[in-house]
Amino acid sequence: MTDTPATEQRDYRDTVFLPKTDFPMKAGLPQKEPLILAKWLGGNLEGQIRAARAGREQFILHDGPPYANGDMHIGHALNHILKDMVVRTQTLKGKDAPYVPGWDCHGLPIEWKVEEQYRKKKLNKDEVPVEEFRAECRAYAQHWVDTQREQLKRLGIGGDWDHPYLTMDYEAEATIVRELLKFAANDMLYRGAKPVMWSPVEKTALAEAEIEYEDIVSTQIDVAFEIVESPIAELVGAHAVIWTTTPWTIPVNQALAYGPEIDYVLGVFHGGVFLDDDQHPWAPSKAGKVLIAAPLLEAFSLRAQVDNFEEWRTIKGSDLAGTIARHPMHALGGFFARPRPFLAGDFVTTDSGTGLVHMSPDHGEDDFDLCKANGIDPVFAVEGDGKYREDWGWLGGQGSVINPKFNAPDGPICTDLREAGGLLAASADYKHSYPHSWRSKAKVIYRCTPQWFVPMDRVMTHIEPKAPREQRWESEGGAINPAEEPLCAAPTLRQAAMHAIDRTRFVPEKGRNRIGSMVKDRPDWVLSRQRAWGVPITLFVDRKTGQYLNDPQVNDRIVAAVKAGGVDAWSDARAQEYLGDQYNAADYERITDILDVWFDSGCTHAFVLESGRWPALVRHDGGTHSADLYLEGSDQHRGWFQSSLLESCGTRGQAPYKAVLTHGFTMDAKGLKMSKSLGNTISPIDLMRDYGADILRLWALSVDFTEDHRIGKEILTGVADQYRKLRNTFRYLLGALEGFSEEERITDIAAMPELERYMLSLLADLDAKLARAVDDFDFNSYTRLLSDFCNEDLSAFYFDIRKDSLYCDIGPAAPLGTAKRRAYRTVLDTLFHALVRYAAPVLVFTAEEVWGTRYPDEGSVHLLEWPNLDHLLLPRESGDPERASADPTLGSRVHGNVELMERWRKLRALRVQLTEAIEPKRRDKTIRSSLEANAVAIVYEPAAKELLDSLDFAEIGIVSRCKILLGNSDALSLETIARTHGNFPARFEIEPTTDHKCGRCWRHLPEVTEDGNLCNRCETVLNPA
RNA sequence: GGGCCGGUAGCUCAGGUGGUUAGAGCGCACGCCUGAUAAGCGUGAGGUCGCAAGUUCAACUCUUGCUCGGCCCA
Repeated sequence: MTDTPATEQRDYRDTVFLPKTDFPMKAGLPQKEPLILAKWLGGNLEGQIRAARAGREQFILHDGPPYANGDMHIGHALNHILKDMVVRTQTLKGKDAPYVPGWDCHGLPIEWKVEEQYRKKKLNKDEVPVEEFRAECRAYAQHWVDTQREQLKRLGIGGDWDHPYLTMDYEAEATIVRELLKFAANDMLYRGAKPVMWSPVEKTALAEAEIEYEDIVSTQIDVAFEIVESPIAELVGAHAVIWTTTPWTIPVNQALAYGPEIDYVLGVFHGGVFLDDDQHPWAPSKAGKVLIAAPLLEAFSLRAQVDNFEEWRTIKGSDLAGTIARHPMHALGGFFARPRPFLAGDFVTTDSGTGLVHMSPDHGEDDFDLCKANGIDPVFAVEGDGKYREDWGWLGGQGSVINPKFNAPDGPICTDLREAGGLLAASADYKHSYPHSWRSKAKVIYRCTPQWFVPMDRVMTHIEPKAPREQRWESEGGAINPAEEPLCAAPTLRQAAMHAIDRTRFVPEKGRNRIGSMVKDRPDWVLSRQRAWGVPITLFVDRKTGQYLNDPQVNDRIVAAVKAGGVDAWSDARAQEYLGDQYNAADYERITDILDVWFDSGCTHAFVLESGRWPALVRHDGGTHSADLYLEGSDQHRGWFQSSLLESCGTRGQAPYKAVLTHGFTMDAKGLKMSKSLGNTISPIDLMRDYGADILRLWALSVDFTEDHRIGKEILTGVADQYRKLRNTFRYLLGALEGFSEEERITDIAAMPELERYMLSLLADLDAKLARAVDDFDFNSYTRLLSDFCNEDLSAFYFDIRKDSLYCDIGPAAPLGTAKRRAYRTVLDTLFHALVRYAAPVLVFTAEEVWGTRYPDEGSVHLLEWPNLDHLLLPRESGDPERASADPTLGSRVHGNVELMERWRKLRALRVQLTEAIEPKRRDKTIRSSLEANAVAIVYEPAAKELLDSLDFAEIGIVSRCKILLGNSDALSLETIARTHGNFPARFEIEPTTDHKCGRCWRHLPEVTEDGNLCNRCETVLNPA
């Protein structure tokens, strides 16, 4: 049968094994993914996973609620992919890691959208019953919840999508009310007046998050305040010069601030005169005698167009204490006739202005604080719409104060000041950045209004110091904070929060500093908003005493009513119902403010983790209610991380999380932030349509998400290439494993060739590194390790070497294959099972496709657990009892044998030298395929010869033959030795083979008598002896 | 304007406590294979480590300033 004449060479193609699989090279993800998704949803995969992990160690990731407004954007996608990766890797490791998604549903942006719809319909919001208005807000939020939910499901995010949490659920609203009333009951609420960001257009206080800064041009004015009293006699009669860019605050000026460390000059302008805008000379009563900070004199002179200053003396700021000035409009009497004291302010600088700052406690934080400390209270002269009160002595009923014309050099303020002889300069040319409402784009002001606050520095008497909580991290193997401190050793909310920050794990670590510095000096928390769509501040304030009612029975009735009917339950009509028989509704003011939405989101831990409504989230390990992880963008250090921290510390004395993971922001390809105006936004919805969700996921998990990172066409092309490589690795595994049976498996690892044992060692090492990456949430390393292993260790090395065995070591005489081939396929099977699991959390759809191709009837890949590789290594290859690895940081996990890995590191270095040596021969066409090469390896150390002789190096190098010679080490140059870096120095000589080519395996071997005849191996395999 | 963070090959990333010619993968160029084939293998070219000073025998690594970008705040 083998005696086929050479003239008509037999084609042995049908006697070799070729990889065979239905798994297509081309993914077609955009079409395929929705089908896989439908299968998951139809088969209740989420329920299956919960059932499979029930009772296991829990890992609770608590979802930070995105705002229910608009389509999913790239930031949502990144955030949810990361969350999904955490949940899936923890699940893969056998933990019970449920994911309950949530949405933030109340608040101004939604309210604003609904109002916008009203305006289009020419409806006035104020004429619509508030219940009806809220119902529309609720419907609007629900619409976007449903939209985003479908978009996130399409991304392959797993979770309890049928039962998300919404902050507008009646139960959630009731929980938020109950949490608020906890603050109230514990004396952690107060009603105060403070300057808050106020929008005269929306007529409400705004949160910091609702503000954006725009460059504008303002009128800057210099105003003279005549000094009427001073310990320094020369000052009397001089004019203190103040500078401001908000002329409208002059009518509510109450004091002047100076810097104690600043040097001021007192002097007089000669020769020149002050000119008003019409270039008319202006003469202060005392002929230009002014007080001003020395470094700012020149800038002022330019503004006021004067020169020839004669300096009388320099006065240290601290000597100005006790000095009193009067308002330029003092002639109006009353408020304006009161003394304006000089107060020392450490915030006064010489960066701009005059070094003297006019103080209106109604309209500035520094102003408020300094005046308050000196017994000067705000006067509430500017009303919610930005006009002065009708009864205000100057400009009463006029405004709005944000109107540029009102503040202009020819406006009413400047005109009056000029007439009163108090205006030294005015020009509408000061460019600066100024806060605006992010909804209406209108300018906002600081305005004192009565608001509800949570005090940061009031002693909390209700929080009991508790037993220390043990906090361990798997990767660290110990307590993160070994200090045996009580949970809340701190008396104030600020201190409790700082203490909790100390005890929280931050990934990356710099987040600790970020949130810590914010909590350290943040002001009291302003809870109230004067709007409609939100959770009410359900307080009754005694009209006589100003104290809010704190009666547990009343509170219970309110909470119960909200739980039954939502926020609409808080109405005048039902006030008496809540107050019961003991109190008369007429005696109480029912507060109609609503809560800052940050308070809503700060309560999600109470609603979601403690309510019991999601049984999977209930701790069964006796731990605290705290989530294992919160995971959001780094902007949430000021947002959700902080509101949750403060809410939880104020009610429970501890953080609601054990660890906080933050990610950066996604920039465009050039590293610039995405914005509609720049037109550089990239929609994840488009990307899923064009590339597929798995590509988007691989992108998110390949970049360094802890920093800002980029996305763009070139980057996505690279990700798609990386995907294709991974996909082809699986395709090869599936094809190469075609027909693999248990009968074929080699169970005795010791009986395998060394190459197989080396590959198992590499796999064990990869496994340990991936496991550590999971513990560290280092997903960039995770995907890189996976890709590099597939490219370098498998495709370019192992698969290439064993191709010959896979194809040719099987035939009629060896139906199960040779021992080598059986060992190879056994290892391929092990690799398949490990890799498909490693890939599953990243390429959720592709991994399912891979798994289903091989095991169509064995359920989802996502039910599987982390591979157990304990059996993969020989006892002696798993090293000493501690299973030491080349990398001691990998912990106690099984990993590769150090000696085996080192042997092969050297072998692979020699293999590289061999391929390098073949290249010139290829260039000159002496050799084409490496199988045509005969190599002679000349090494210079006996150990190197021993190494190469210990196995078939020709097989490793994929050449025909390789002869090993021990060269004279004297011939080695020092340079050559230096270049080998701990590898064996070697030289390879390459000659084309003179042997004939086996017609079946294409190797050139001496026993082949003629091209096309069979080599011994092929002969043996094909023909039974 | 202030606080914090970041800027290593075309792209994505590695580069403990400063120490020999700064690495990997991908992409690219060139070549091989045609029995993983819109695949596989090999070789090669790419970096004044954002810029500028300083400390040091020695700096991608430390200090300062600048610049660009980002988040937060004003």
